[in-house]
Amino acid sequence: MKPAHIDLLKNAFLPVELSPENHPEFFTIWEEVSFDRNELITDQGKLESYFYVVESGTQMIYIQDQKGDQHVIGFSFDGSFSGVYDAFMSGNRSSYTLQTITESKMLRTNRAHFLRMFDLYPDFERWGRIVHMNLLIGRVNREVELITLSAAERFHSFQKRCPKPLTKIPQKYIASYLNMTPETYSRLRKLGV
Amino acid sequence: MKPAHIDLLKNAFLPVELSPENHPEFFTIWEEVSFDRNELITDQGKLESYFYVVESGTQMIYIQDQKGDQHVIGFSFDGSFSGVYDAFMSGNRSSYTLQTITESKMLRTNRAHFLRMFDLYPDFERWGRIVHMNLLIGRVNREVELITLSAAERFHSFQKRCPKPLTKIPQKYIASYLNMTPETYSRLRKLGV
DNA sequence: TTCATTTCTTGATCTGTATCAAGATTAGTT
DNA sequence: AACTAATCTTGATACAGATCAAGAAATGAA
Repeated sequence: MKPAHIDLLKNAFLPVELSPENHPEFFTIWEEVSFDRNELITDQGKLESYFYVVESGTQMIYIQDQKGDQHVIGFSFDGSFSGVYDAFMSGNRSSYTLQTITESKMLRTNRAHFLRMFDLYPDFERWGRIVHMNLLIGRVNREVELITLSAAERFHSFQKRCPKPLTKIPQKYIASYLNMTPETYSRLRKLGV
Repeated sequence: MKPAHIDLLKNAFLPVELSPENHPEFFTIWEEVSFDRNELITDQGKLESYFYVVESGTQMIYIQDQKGDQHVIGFSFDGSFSGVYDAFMSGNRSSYTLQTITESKMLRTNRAHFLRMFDLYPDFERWGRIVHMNLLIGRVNREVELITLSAAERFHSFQKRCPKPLTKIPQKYIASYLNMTPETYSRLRKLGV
């Protein structure tokens, strides 16, 4: 495995310290995959076989409602996890679509490998607990923003904490993530950052 | 510890099987507490010292926005967990208020005890991972409903999966949980179940 | 039971944001 | 560079659901 990949994985799994010395098998379960821009990685209704760590590029997860409208519920980019996590863990069909926005390189592993890590390394089990907890806290924060803030307030809140990779993707995806139309997003933008 | 409490805890921590034989210390860390109806358990801005398992009664967690409006983000009742979990785990001040709706009896434990369980029992660590994952999946489902469904659709979706204890609490709290006004809830109710 | 308080209902009106439409700009491809 | 398709902007209009108001019903306390 390339040193760059080892660093990527070590950073992604912080605050738990995984190392090739103490967790040799962990570093053997990953393979590198590449995707074009706008490529579907996992489609709604399909099985999710993989869990990803993003090496480069930006991706989004969205859900399609009965009217056929798409609603972006999250992004992933350099250094973050990606995948349709609930479908990956449960083996059920995915309710969401995972799609690249830009060309992407990712490391991925499959469910059998992933589950084996929980049994093999207590450190990995602890990572699982902590990362799930942090994801949960993040999701509740977002839910509270959706409920308590107006479109303008959601816009400003996002401006403050917007990660760099998202500044150069189509605005309509960010508008969707903020639960507003591209028209509304555009009007808020004109009013000033 | 009373046999009823042992059963309550064993059930609450499923699918992981905790038992007094294999996890003796786990069953010593809980104390029973009682609350009146409409009693504040944890107030916004305060520290959350406890993690709860509900023996009887119904509780809600809500957040107060800048305008002073309250937004219910969840309920707890017989057999479920309760508490302001992120503040409990982080030691930060709570963003939420936890309040009883009806008279309640609960078992509670503190952070030092709780963290010790993670170190002492690998089973407990695994429970932590799985319960966080399930909570996360539940929160994302709710978020998707808030984003993709109309008020009427959210109303009907809730009718289908409404837990019994919630059928006899003030409707205004359910309206708030569904992100609509009591007036809207009442009108939807008239249109038919 | 009676009284006081809270909760629920119903109608009238208002408003934030969606929708529709059409031109302007930007980005991707050859 | 030129062409095509995608994205963004701007204005006009529509509507779901909020807000305001006031009476009806239910609940809890004495």
